[in-house]
Amino acid sequence: MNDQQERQPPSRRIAEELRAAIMRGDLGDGDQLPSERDLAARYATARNTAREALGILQAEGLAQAQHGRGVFVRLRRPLMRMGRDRYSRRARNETGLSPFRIEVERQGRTPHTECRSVTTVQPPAEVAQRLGLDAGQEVVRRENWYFADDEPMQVGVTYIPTAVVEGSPLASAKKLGRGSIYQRFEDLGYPIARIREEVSARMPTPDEVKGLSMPPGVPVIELLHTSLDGDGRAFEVTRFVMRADVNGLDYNMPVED
Amino acid sequence: MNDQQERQPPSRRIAEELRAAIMRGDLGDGDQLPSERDLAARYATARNTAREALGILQAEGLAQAQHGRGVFVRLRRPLMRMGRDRYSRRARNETGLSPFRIEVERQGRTPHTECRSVTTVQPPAEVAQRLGLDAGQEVVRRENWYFADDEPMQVGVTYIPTAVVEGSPLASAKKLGRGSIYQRFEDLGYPIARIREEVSARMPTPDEVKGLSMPPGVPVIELLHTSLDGDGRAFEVTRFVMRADVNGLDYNMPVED
DNA sequence: TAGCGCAACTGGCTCAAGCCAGCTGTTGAC
DNA sequence: GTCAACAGCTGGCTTGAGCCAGTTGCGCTA
Repeated sequence: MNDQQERQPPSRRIAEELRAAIMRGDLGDGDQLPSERDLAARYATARNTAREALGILQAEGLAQAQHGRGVFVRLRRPLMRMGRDRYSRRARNETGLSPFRIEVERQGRTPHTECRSVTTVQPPAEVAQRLGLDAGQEVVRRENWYFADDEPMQVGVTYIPTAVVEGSPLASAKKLGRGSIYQRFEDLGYPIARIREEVSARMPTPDEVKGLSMPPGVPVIELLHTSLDGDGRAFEVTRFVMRADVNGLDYNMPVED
Repeated sequence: MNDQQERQPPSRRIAEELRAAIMRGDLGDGDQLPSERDLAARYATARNTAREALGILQAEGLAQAQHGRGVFVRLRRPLMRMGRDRYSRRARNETGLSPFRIEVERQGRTPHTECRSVTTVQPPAEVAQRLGLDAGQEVVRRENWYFADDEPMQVGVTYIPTAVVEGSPLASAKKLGRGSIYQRFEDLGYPIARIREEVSARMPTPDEVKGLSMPPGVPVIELLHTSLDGDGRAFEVTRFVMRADVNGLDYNMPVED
């Protein structure tokens, strides 16, 4: 074991020692790590090497650098959960259909939702395919942002074929922009018979790094949600993108049918 | 826009141009990127700077370095899906309870499963909490690996309280190591009444990078699966860890109850 | 012909130095 | 008392050099 440690390149070794300190609790959430120059001196290496070590911790999501200030421990813990209500008929009758709920776990965090835009666009290929649309058919696009303490946590982009919305009370952009879109579907007499969800994770795009003001090096979870009607036809697709460090997805559903 | 590009540091600019080439399709999956020394000469920068640029692409999961060979484009697309059968009573009666299925999407990929170990251990805190166990109570631990073309794709570690297994046909390690554990529970008369799943994503630990032979910089999806009996008591917890670049989670379930 | 060994490539990692840019607390002028 | 300027910290990024360690293909030898 020790042998293995010795064999490691200095940058990895420094990173490992810092990681161990964090795991032991010697360094807690928000604590400042030694500076690059400090580490370099302490381990008798070049500043670049110390810098590399801190870079490793950042890539692991354990630390976050702030230009001009320092590098700080950043423990990932879920601040927010997005989950699914259990699909019992009772729950549906009582509360209406609300497939998603967002809970803010940390005390004092105030959640809020903001609809940034409702427009008509050509859907991305991925969405068109899931909605079974031919090329050229347009969709209504609704972009929703979820905040906790004014910190952006999640984006949801909903796509609905114009054919579904046309001539309905949902046709008004103002109406579409307000409240739970799933409740709207219920009102509209569009019962959701089945839901298909695909979850994946990836590194954020540069835009997402900016938009979610997240540290680079932390992945995002992408959830592609498709609502199907009784005939198995998809009539709505929503792509949720959320920071993987602050969110957990929480499913709790009965096995019985 | 151009202005903004000019302002970028060289490493970012090089990374951006390579990224654009990949997005345009000039560089396809598996294609070799220019070498560090080549890029450095082409952009008249230090090799370190070119190296940094390639590092950015790797962190984004767009490329993967192979020591001594080169850096190669690596487009992320799901090769494998892990999903859930629909929970209709019919499906259960016909096929037995098999909550998970793994599909290999790409032609020619041959999947196989391997049980690496069945041992008795102290459960991790996270697991003990979910199983409602007191400190000191032991669990049976079963470690399962999932491969496609002998490439490790996913690990599943199942924890079952010894009390559940004791005196049952499952007590034999050999029995526990074979086949679907969910089928075993069915046989055992342990009906799964409810399933709770928590999905999150994070950067892999160094061990996972090695074990899943994955490129650093690509996140893993972690799925914590808890089986509950009719009384809401948890009797099994499985932690799945899978490469986020090769897996999609695919849920398809009825809303009706 | 089979196989060994070497040369020429690849990335991995480090060094020591330097300049730039952001943050913060101190100091001093008004 | 206010506020602007500055010094001294922080990380961001680059340079150009060097050594090490995998990989691969070529050519020579047995």
